[in-house]
Formats: sequence, C-alpha cells, structure tokens
Amino acid sequence: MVRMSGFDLEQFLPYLLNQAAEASSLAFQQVYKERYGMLRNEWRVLFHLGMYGRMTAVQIAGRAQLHKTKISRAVAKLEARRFLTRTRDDTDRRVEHLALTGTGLAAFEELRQIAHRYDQALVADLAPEEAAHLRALLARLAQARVTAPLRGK
Amino acid sequence: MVRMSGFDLEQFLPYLLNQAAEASSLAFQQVYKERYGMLRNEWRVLFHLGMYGRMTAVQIAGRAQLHKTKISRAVAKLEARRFLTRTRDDTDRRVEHLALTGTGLAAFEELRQIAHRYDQALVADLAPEEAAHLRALLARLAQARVTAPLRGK
DNA sequence: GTGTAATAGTTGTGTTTGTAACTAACAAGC
DNA sequence: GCTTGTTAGTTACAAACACAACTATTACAC
Repeated sequence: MVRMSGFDLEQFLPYLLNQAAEASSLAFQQVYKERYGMLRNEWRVLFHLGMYGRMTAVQIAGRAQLHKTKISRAVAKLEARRFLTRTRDDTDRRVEHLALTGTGLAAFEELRQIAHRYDQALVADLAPEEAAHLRALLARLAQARVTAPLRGK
Repeated sequence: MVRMSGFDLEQFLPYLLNQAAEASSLAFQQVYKERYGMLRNEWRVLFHLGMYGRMTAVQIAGRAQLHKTKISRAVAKLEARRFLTRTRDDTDRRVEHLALTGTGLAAFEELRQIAHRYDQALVADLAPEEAAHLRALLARLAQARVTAPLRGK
C-alpha cells in the first residue's frame, strides 16, 4: 500500500468534485426537502421552469442532463402538489408544455432567494474573480467528455 | 419567469459542482463498473484500503464521508469477490480490520493507474497551477459546512 | 396510401439507497 | 456486581434509481 507515484485519492478530481458537490448541497437540500417535501429532481425541474419559463420534459432533460424518466416522475409529483400544469401541444400531440402555477412560482421565488444567499455564503471567503474563475472551470468540466479508452499504458 | 437579480441557475455553485462531478466521473465509472463489477462505494472502499492500508469501517466512513451502512454493504460485496479480508481486533471485538487481498491489491493497482491517467486527461488543458488551485478550492468547499438558517431576509 | 423509423412521455423490473432499528461489545457510574 | 450510555457493524423496509420495454404520435420513404 501507500505512497505511489504522484497519485493521491484525495486529490483525484472526480473524487474532490463529488465531495465538494455533496458538502455544498447538504444544507440547501434540507431546505427544499423539509420545507417543500421536494426531492433533488423536483427542485431541478422547478428551477428550470422558474428560470426559463414554459418548457417540455425533453427540453428540461437536455438542459439539466437528466434522464427523461426522472423528469417524468418529478413532473408527476410537482403536478400532484399543484406546482405546475401540463398542456398538450396543439400541433404535435406527443408534446406537453409544462408551466408553473402561482403556487409553484411562489415556491420557486422563495427558493431562488434562498439559493442566492446560500451561494453567496459558499463563496464568501473567495475573491470575486476567484469565484468567477471557479464557476467557469466547473462549467467547462461539466461539458468535458473524456472519451479515453483508459486502457494499457 | 426569467432574468432575476443576478441569480442564474447554471451559475449556482452546488448545481455546477454536481454537473461537473457527474460528467467527470462518467467515463471512469464505466471502467470500474464494467471491468470489475464495482459500484461507487465499493470503488471508494477499495481505494481507501489501497491507499492507506489496513483500516476499519468506521475509519473509512470518517475519511470518505460515507455512512457506515454504505461501507458495510460495500465491504460485504468486496469480501464476496475476495478483494478483501476482515480480521477481528483482539482487544476490542466489535472492531474489524479490513485489508486487501492479493486480488484486491491487483485491482486497486490497475484502477489507480487508470485513475491517474484519467485525472491528467481531465486537467490537460489547464495550467498546472490552475489545476492545483482548483483542487485546493474544491477541498475547501468539501470541508465547508454552511450552517446558515437561510430563512427570511 | 403502407411500412419503417424516430420522438415524447410513461410504466415495470430489479437494484441501490436512506433511515431507523437492531445486535454485540465495551465503558463508566455507582 | 448492575444500570446506562456509547460505539462497531448489520439488517429491514420503504423510497428512489437505472434501464429496458412500452404506448402514442409524428415523420419519412416509397
């Protein structure tokens, strides 16, 4: 065991990202869970509809990088809570447009403000340009697709 | 909807971190899944034992920030695959020490090298000090505990 | 038109997770 | 000694997930 050529588990980027993601979501998660009985995917759908207005499930899935079954179930729950409504598209009847209700919008507004303050608390001890740089790097990593076969030497 | 006072979902740090974490884990995940039939928690336990030698479940849970039930199940699977062995502590018979077998160590070695190359690929287009800075920031975020009540204005 | 393929969304299945309750062993107070 | 509390690890059950199969609708070829 121990001490191998310059590889440290705790410096491994996917590991670090996971730890940071989980730690940084924890307190916020509690808010939408305990306060609105929402799960992560429901929160995400709510936020997408709140931020970008009327969308279809596929559009949300594309933007949020979520599988459509997750969207489907999240939408069902949000609908049951009267946070959103579905409307069939007239010209293509496979499609349904999702939109927040007043209740849904109110929940979004409240959570949006909390998220905003929460985000500021997270970067509180970073210089503004440091935080901006971090976000840019993360956005790039979120896009990056490492295709590598990762085999042999 | 749309355009609210300087808050953008796609700039929200927990969201960005989640997206980056998932994207950056994807290809590596496939390796330990398809090649070793391991799940994320099993990989983590394997790596901890490989990097730090003999450990107890609680020690791993502490370091990896994982609940002990996850460790328990991961250990059971790794043991079934003969990747590790358990030894009861003589003086405190509640405790069991976990250690990789030859097979486990070989799997770890192979995955460790893959992880190393994978990590390098991820930061390939970053300046070395940029990558180091990113890791440092992530490590800090992983520690940060936002206690904020997050309530009202 | 008919046949084939693609797309939007849902449902069904086994697996994995989260949470709490549990057993077993130790520790400390008295 | 006994009682109470704590710690290591496992188990049970409900909820959530992944992935494939499904329905319904549109599109495209001919």
